[in-house]
This record gives sequence, C-alpha cells and structure tokens, in this order.
Amino acid sequence: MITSVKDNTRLFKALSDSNRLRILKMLQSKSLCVCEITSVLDLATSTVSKHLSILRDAGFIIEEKDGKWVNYMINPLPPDQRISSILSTLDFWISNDNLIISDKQKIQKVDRNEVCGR
Amino acid sequence: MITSVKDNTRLFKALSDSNRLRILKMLQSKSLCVCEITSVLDLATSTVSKHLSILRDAGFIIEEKDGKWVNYMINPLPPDQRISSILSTLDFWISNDNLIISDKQKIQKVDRNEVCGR
DNA sequence: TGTATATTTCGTTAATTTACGAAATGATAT
DNA sequence: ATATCATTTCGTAAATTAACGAAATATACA
Repeated sequence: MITSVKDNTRLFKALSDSNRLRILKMLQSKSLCVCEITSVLDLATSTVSKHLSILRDAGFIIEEKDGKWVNYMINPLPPDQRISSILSTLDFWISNDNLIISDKQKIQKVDRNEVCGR
Repeated sequence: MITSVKDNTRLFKALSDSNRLRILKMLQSKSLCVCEITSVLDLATSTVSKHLSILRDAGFIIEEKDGKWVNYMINPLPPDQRISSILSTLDFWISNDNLIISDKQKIQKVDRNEVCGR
C-alpha cells in the first residue's frame, strides 16, 4: 500500500468538501448518473463532474458508461484499505444530518429521463 | 455525537494539509512545543501556530502550558469516536513515508533549549 | 522594573480551490 | 450526416487557504 504523506492528503482533500461528502453518501444508497446528482446538489454540471473526478482519482468511486449516461458508484474494490475503512466509517459518522437525509429522500424519487432531458 | 456534514468537512480539512499530517505523526511519537515543531517543518512560527490551532479546534490535539512553552500532544480524551478512529488508523496508514521517518528521527534529537533560543 | 524568550494574533500576499459558462467530446437517434 | 443529449475539458472569476513578518501577549529571569 502506498502511504506517502502526499497520497494521504489527496485522500483527505477529497473528503474535505461538503458537496463531495453529500455525493459519497448518496452513492452509498444508490448508483447515480451525473445529471441526477446535479439535480440534487443544484450545481452546474461541470462542477459536479469535477467533484466526481476528484472522488474517482482518490479511489472512492468508479464510473461505468451506459450509453449516453455515465453512472457513478461506490468502488466495490477499493485500491487500498484506507478507502474501505473510510467508506465503512462514513456510514455511521454521517447519518442523522438533515441535509443527508433529504438528499437520500430525493434520490429515491429521481428519474434520469425526467430530470435530465429538457 | 454531532454528525453534520459541515462538522465532518472541518475534520477532514484539518487532515488535508501535509504539514498538519506531519505534525500529527510527530505528536504520536512525543509531545512537542511550537518551536520544536517549527524547527523540523522549517516554517514561520506563526504558520505552525496556526496549523496547531486548526488541529486543536478539530479535536485531534490539546495544549498544555509549561512556563514560556506551550506543549502540544495528541488528545488523550477525544471529543468523539471519529477522532479516536482516525488517530488510530493514521498510525498504520502513514508509516513508511520517508518524510515521516526523517521527521521522527529529528524529534528524537531535538532539544528545545538549543533549538529555540537564538 | 526591564529584558529576553515563546507563542498568538493581525494584516497582507500568494497559492489553491470552487464555481460557472462556453466549447469540445462521445453516444444515440432521426 | 445531422441533431440531440450527457458529460468532460478549458478558461476565468470568486472564495478560501497557507504563508510570511510585524505587532501584541504571556511568562521567566536579571
């Protein structure tokens, strides 16, 4: 396992933005495409795309192409134990936060064909 | 336990700077005063003081006054389980990094009466 | 009382990060 | 091919963070 200081800061930097924590928590409930996440966070698509690439580069999530959509999901085979450890502890660290709860409710109802197409 | 998204980002932000990770790793070996840490990191005293306050506010470390010195040490009674969890996992996440190893060697030899007074 | 030493606070500058919209890329459907 | 939709990349502006030195605090000691 790579354990350089720089590598660790990259990992913590990925977690040190509230929008990225919201994304991680949403993906722990359900795989989502960029536009679904965008509709919940209410940010520009390009901004969400950037957040997702940061989480991907750190090893927390993976992407899977599905036609014109790109689905993002929690990495089922994290590159190292630090990622797995954080993902499992996140589960009970952040749970009863109002924002997280309402995000979770929103993604249950989200339909990408409605939300994205315009 | 408070588990707001904002609270968690503050915690991760505290860890997302390489100088602060170096400080935490040093303190896991030994309590140190500001000038000792400053001599190892080679930063301005005011910068180190600021880093220490960020780590303190996040709950990772505490300070103890000792005459003209302020000793910083790992918080023996962390305010919540997230801190304890991170502190113990940090132990094996970052261990064989060259910078961390040389920091650790330096603090063994550091004498505050030599390093600080000038 | 002064002087020296250690640390913190403050103001400022430089660097980094976040956000946006526009343009580029990739895929689907007409 | 052309049009459309989802996403990424790029350039840029705004916000945040890290760094410094100078000034302010606090403690020890002469």
